[in-house]
Parts: sequence; structure tokens; C-alpha cells
Amino acid sequence: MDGNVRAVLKKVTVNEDSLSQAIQALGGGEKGLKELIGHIMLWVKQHNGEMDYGKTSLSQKLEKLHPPQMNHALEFASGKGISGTVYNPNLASEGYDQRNEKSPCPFVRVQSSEDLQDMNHLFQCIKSRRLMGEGGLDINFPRDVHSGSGTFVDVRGSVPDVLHFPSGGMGPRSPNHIGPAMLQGMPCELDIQRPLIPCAQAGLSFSGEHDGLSRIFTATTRAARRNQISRQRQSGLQSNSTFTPSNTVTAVSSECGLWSVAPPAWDMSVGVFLSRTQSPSCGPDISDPKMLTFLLQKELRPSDVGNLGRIILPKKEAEAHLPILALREGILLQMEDFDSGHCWKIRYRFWPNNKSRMYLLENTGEFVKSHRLEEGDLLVLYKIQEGNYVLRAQKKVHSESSGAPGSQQKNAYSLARDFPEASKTEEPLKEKDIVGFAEWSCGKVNEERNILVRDDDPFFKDDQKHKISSSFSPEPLQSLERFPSLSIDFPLDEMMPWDDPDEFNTDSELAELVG
DNA sequence: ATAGCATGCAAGGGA
DNA sequence: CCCTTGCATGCTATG
Repeated sequence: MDGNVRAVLKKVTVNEDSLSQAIQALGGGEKGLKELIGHIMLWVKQHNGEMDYGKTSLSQKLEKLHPPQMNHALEFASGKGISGTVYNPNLASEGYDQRNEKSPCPFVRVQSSEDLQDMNHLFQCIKSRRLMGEGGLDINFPRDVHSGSGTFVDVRGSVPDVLHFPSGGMGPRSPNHIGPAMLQGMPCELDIQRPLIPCAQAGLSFSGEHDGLSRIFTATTRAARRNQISRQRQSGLQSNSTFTPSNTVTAVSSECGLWSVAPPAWDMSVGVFLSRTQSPSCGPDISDPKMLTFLLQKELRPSDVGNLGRIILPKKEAEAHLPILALREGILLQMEDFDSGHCWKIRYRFWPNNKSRMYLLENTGEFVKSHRLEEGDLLVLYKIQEGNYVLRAQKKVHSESSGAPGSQQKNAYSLARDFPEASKTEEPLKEKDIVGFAEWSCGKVNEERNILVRDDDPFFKDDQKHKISSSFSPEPLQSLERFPSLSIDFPLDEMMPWDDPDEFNTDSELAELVG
């Protein structure tokens, strides 16, 4: 099992009496509940990797809770925050910091959107007291639509509260499957409403009477959402005949009160909701147009491309965008090769170093070999969803200003190999050709793969565009053509709702949600 | 001065 | 003996 809390939480069942008792012990009310979430999340993280997440264990743990020594309730990310902070009661009492053993801190940073969503779900489940078992509060997460039976929870309090789907699957061919066609037939309109503020989205969203769930669209401005809904409707129409799991929309019915799939994840790094569709194979199905979120890049050093098979990651970006590591052994991440689709099992770990840490990827030897990466090449890491990542190798292209004349020609030939059309000329490419192909490549990739970028995404840094060629994939064109077109039709800054005071009333939204 | 990172090197394990 | 693993050291960038 990897470090995904969700995987553990799926199996957790807690005695309701223990929950109530714990909430009271932690101050009662919503405050107590938030503290409780912190305890549960910590418990889950501590038991991550164990196969037996006993009901007894967590219940007993909760029954022994005492009021926190520090008055820090659960804190979620706010503003442009990329990470959240959750009060860790154990750290406060034991002086232990999971992130840095040598500097006690009573907080655990929660960096992944999954973690925050897990907490969000947990919060809503407990808050709404949806009893799904006998005398117990089942905090099972809605399962993936392809993974068999599932319990879908309406956290708003609408009817129906809980939708049970029989085992036998919710796959595309199942009569229980909820796809675009089914949603279209529902007597409700996928209306456009104000999205919640990021803070609420990260932690306490989806409340409200009849509009909460309908806010869940990846676009966050009115214009962008109109476009998105238009696209989703079109997608639904098109998918009637050839329906695939990946076509399942992450839309919800505002009147019917159900999720078509699991609640969408709020990706804090970019400020969008991501589809939670999932491929049954290794990692996500990247043959489907998915939102790739740029996480980090690393210009490879000799030690990175040596035979050690490990790549040092920049600490700041690693801590900001990759899962929190409690143990130096780290976690195994499935990383799909951007070009080939090959699934690399890469260990993400750290070494203690002085008073800090060094983060690194291990088992990268084959990846480096397959792309023939050399010093100066780029390793780019994207996130898809559900803790799955995409690893991209980017060969360095020497521009005239940075490379020797000889290397210029060499890389021109290299480009020609990567771009069959260019090779028709049978002549070395000129600088303008390189720039042209690089820009073509960037634009194509962006369009085809629906990559969502941050400001520091190398593919969208104007001053770097000319330095970046196509990937080293033997057949980049074919690779790209695998992905149906889905363009980004709104700029990144439009996706950042917190910059638009007219769109969002942060304070009132927050007040409404947290009371 | 400090943190981050590249890399050297020692220890341990396996062939 | 070679390879892998993990740590220590030193260089460089930054505040």
C-alpha cells in the first residue's frame, strides 16, 4: 500500500459512540469535530501500510482522547495555498514532527489534494451523521465507479441521502452506471453557480441547500464554466455510442443529489477540480484527455543520470507538490511515462541531511536509459490525479547562444529524427526550425493532453520555449496523436478565483460553511 | 550564516 | 570484487 490515506480510509469503520465521545472530549461542536478529523487523519497515516485497520483500534484511540493542549483546530489551505496544515495532537503532546524529527512541531502539513479531500469527506460524513451501518458510522469513501459495488453519499442532506449500488460493478456496461447519457435524462439542469472559495473548496465545501454540488466544475469563472459545460454536454452526446469509463463526467445533479463518481478532487496546486475517473490498469489512463498538472522540473546533473539510478529532487518543489514523507524509506509512486505510457514504479524518498532533508527518486535508472538522458536534460513531473503522476523526459536543445556550433547542428539532426516531417528535407534544421518545432511541440502537447500549467512550467516559459525540443520519444507524433483534442480555452489566471473579488465572497462563504 | 544540493565514499550484501 | 545503499562533506546560492 502506498501512502494514500484514501486507501486506508476506505476500510475504516468507527463506532459512533466513540466518535461522539471524542468530539465532546475535544471541545464539542464543530471545533471538536475538526480536532477529531486531525486525530483520525493522524491515526490513518500512522496505520498506513498495515493490513488490519481494526475498528477497535481507532475507536479505542478516540475514546482516549483528551482536549488538545493547543487551541489549534483543523486548518485548511486558504488563498493560493498549496498546502494545508492540520493540527496533530500527538505532536503537540510528544514533541514529534513527522516531517522533521529534529524540530518538533505540533502540525502536520497536508499537502496533497487527496488528503484534504479525504478530510473534507470525513468532515462532511461525520458532520452529517450519515449512518450507513448498524450503530456505526461508516466513513467509507465512494468507490470508483469501476471497482464494483459502491456507496454514494450525498453530503448535502438532499434526498436520497445514500445511494447503494449493488455489487456487479458500476462500469460503463453496467446498468447501474451513471454516465453522461443518464445525467442528461435527469430532470435537472447542470446549472452554473458560483464556485466556492478555495479555502472552502479545500476543506468545507459542498454544503448549502440546492446549489452546492452543482458548483463542481473545473472552471471557476462564469465564462469558463459556460465553455466547460458546453464541452461536457458535447462530450456526453458524443459518448453515447462509444462510452468508455474515462468519459464518465464528474458532474452531479443538483436535484437528484448524487455523485456520478466520487467527489471531484480540489487540486490546490492549480485551483481546479479534477475528474476522478480512473483506469483499472497501471495508473491513470492517459489515453484519455486528462488534466496534467505541472509539479516540478529538474535539470539533470551527472549524478542524476549516472548508474546510481536516483535523481535528487529540489526540496522546495518536492515538499510542496509530492506526498508528505514520514519515513525516510518513502513511498512507491506509479509514474506513467509521458511519451511511452510505460508505468514506472519510482520510489520517492528522502535522506536526512544535516538538519534538513534531501528528496530523491529511486529506481530511475531504466527511465534515464530509455530516454538516453544526459546532463542538462530536463525531468518534468506532472500529476494527473488519485496520486498518479506522469514523468516526462525532455532532451535539452542547445540554442545558438548556449551551445557550440557543432552541438547546434547535432541537435538539429536530432530534432529531425524526432519530427519525421522535418527529416524530409534531409538537411540540418536551422535555428528558426528548431524554434518552430519546439513551439509546435509545446502547443501540441498543451492542446492534446490538456496540460494545466503553473507559471514555472518549462513548456510555457517563453524564455525557455526555444530551448526545449520534443521529448526523446522515438515517435513523439504518434504518441501525441493518441490523445484526442481538448483544448484549454481559458487562461490560467482565470482559474484562480481568489483573484476575482466579484466572483467570490470569501468571508461570507467561509462563514456560511464553518459557522 | 545558512540552506540546498551535488557528489564522494564507506559499509554492507551478493555474486 | 562489484554493486547498492546511505551518509557525510563540500560547494554554491541566497538571505
